[in-house]
Amino acid sequence: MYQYLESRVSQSVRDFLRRAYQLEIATLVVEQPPKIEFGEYALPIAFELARKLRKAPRKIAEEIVAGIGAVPGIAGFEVAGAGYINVRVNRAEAAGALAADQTPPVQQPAGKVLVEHSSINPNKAAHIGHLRNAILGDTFVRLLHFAGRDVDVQNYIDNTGVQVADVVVGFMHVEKKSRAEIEALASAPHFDFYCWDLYARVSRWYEEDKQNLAARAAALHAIEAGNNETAKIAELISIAVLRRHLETMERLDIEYDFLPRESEILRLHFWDAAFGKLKEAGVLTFENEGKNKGCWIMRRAGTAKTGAAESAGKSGESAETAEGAEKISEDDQKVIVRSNGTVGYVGKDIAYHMWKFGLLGRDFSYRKFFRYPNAHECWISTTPSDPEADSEHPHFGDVAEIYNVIDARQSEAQNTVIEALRELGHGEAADRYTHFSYEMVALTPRCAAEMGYELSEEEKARPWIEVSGRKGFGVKADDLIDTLIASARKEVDSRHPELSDAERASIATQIAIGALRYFMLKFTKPSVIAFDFKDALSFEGETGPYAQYAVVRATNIFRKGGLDADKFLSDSAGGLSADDLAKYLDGESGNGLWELWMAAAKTSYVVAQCIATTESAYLAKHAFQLAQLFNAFYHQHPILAEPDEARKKFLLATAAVVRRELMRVLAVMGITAPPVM
RNA sequence: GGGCCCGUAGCUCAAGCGGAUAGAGCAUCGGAUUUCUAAUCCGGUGGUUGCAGGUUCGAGUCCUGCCGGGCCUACCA
Repeated sequence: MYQYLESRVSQSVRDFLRRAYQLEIATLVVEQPPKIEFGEYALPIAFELARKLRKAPRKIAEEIVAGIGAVPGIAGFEVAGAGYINVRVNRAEAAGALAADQTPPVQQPAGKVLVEHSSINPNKAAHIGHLRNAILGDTFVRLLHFAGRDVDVQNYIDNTGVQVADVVVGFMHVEKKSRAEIEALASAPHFDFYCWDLYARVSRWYEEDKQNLAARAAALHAIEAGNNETAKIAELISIAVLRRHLETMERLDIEYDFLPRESEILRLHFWDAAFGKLKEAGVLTFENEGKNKGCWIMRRAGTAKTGAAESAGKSGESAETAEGAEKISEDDQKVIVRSNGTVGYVGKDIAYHMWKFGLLGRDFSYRKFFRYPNAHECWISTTPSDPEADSEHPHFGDVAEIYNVIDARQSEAQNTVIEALRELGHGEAADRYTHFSYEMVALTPRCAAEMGYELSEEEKARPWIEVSGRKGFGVKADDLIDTLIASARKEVDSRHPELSDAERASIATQIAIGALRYFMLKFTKPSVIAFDFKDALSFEGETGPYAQYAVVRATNIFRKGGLDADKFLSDSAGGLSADDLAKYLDGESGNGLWELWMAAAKTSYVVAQCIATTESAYLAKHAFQLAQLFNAFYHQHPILAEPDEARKKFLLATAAVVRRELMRVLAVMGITAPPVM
C-alpha cells in the first residue's frame, strides 16, 4: 500500500513538473519524513530545482503544492521548512484498503530468476559461515517469491575439487579404510562431523611431510578422470556429505530445486563447448612467455586495460598482438587453462554460467535426489548413461536473471566470469548477472578461546578470528542449531510446564530457528559478523524471538477473546467504515495508532527495497520496528477490556492487521511464530 | 605494489540517490496499572561519525590526501 501510494505521488509530481516547467525528472527522490506529524512522504525536489529554475526553493515548493491538484489516496501536499514538500496520505482510505488486504497490481519483469546459494564443499560439516550464505540466499529467494517472481534455487556442488580429494586421501591413506568401511561410516549419523575431523587430520598429515601431497595430486587426477576406485570413493563421500548438508539446511526450512555438480560439468564436456566459443571470440589468449607460458589466459577483472607500460617490443608472435588483442601484463593475467591442459575453476564457472543463461547449447541429465516432507523434489545433475536419469525433469537453466550468493572473497573471480560473458558478446546476460556478495562470519577472540583455540597475543587484540576448515576450527551448523534449541527449550520449559514434551520441543525449535535466521539477517552484507554465542543466543531485544513474541501476543488477544484473527479481519473489519477509521486515525490524536498502521502497510515496499539493493537487513529491521510498535501499542491499549464496542473493534482490527503483516514479513525471513511463548 | 571493503555511543550494529534534531539493541541506572503471560513497556546516562582538506543551500553519506584494520591479488577451489 505504502509503495503503491508512493509511486502515485511520484508520478503526479513528475507530470506536474513536465506540465509547468517542461522538466523531465527520471528518478524523483521520495523520502520518509523524520516524524509522522510531517506526513507520510517528503519531497526535497524544490532544493534540487532552485538553481535550475533560478527561484527560491520555498517558492518552487509553493508552486508545486498549488498546482499539482488532487491525487487519489492523498489528502494533501504542504510546504515545510525551507522548501520540503510534505505529503499526507488519506489515512482512513489507506487503512481500509490494508484491512481488506487489497494488493494493488504491480507489473512483473518477465522471465525466470536463478538464485545460487550454499554451494558448500561436500567434504565436511557445514559451519556458521555456510549458514550465513544459505540464510541470505534462501531469504532472497523468499523475497523474489513474495514479489511474484518465478525462481529456481540451485546449490552448486564442487564434488571433484581439492577439498573432496583431501578427505578421500584421509580415508585411503591416513586411515587406510576400505570402500566397504567408508560406506558403513557414511551411512552412520554425523558422517559430516567425522569428515570434519578427518579433513583437519589430513591437513596436518600434509604438513608433516610434503611428500604426502603427492597423494592429493593422484586422488585429484583419479577423481577428475572418473571410472576408478578412487572416484567411486569420492562419489560416495560427497553424496553422503551432501545429504547431510541438505538435512542441516532442512532444519532451517531451506530447500533447493537443483544440485548441479562439477563432475557433470566435466563429464558432459561443458568446458569444451565453452572453450571453443571463448577462443573464437578472442576472450582467451594463449600465453607464449613468462610464468604463465603455455596457459590460456584472460584479463583479470578490475585490472585496467591501459597498462601498456613498458611492454618492450619483445613480442615476436605478431599473431597474438594483432587485432587489438593487446598484451596483458603478467600481474593482470588470470589462468583459465593450465599448461597441462586442465581447466581451472574460473573456466568451469564460465561454462556453467553460459549454461545458466542458455548460451552453451548443452544441458545436464537429471535424476531425483532428495524429497522433502512437503513432496518438493530436489534434482541432481547426472549423465545420460545413469540408469536413474529421468527425462521427465523440470526445465532448469536458460533463465533471464541470476543471483550468486557467494562471499566477498570471490568477487574478483565472479567479475572475471561476468567479463567473459560480456566479451563473448552477451552483454545483456552480463548485466543480469549479480554477484550477491557478503562478508564472512568469523569468531570473536573470546569465542575462539571458548572453542579451545589457542590465541597468540596478536590474535587476542584482533576484532575477529577467521574460521578455518583446514584446521577444523569453527562452529558447526548443526552444533549451533542444537545449542540454540537447548537454550530455547530451557526457557520454554520454565514458562510452559503444562505443555507436552513434543509441544515444548516444537516451540523451542521455532524460537531457535527464529533467533538464528534473524541473527544472520540483521547485519548488512558488507559487515563481517564476529560471531559470539552470547549474541547469537540472545532472545531479547533486537532478535527473532522478539518479533515472534509480538505475533504470539496478538494471537493471544484473539484467543482470549474467543476470536480468530484472520476470520475477524475478513468478517468484521470490512464493517469498519471510513468514518470509523478516520475517527481513530486522523489528526494529532490518531498519530500514534496511524504510525503502527503505516508500518504495517510497508511490507511490499520493504520487500521491493530489499530486492533492488540485494540487502535483506532492511527486512529484519522492518520486522523489528513493526514488532516494537506493536508491543508499545499492546501495552498502551488493553483491548479486551475496552468498553467502547466500536473502539474495541477498531483496536482488534489493528492487532489483526499488524499480526498478519508481521507474520508475512517473518515468513519472508523463513521464520514462523509459535502458538505460545 | 595493485584492486575491493570497513572505521559511527562502553560493546554490537542502523542511517534509501547527499536532506529536517545521527538512531536501535546490549550493558548501566531508575521506574511500570497483581493485565490480552514481563522473552514486554516507559525514562535517564552515553557522539567532535578515525584525521585533514574540498564540492554546495545542505556531508556519517560524494571527491582528494593521510592514519588504522580486513579480504583478494596461485598453472587451489
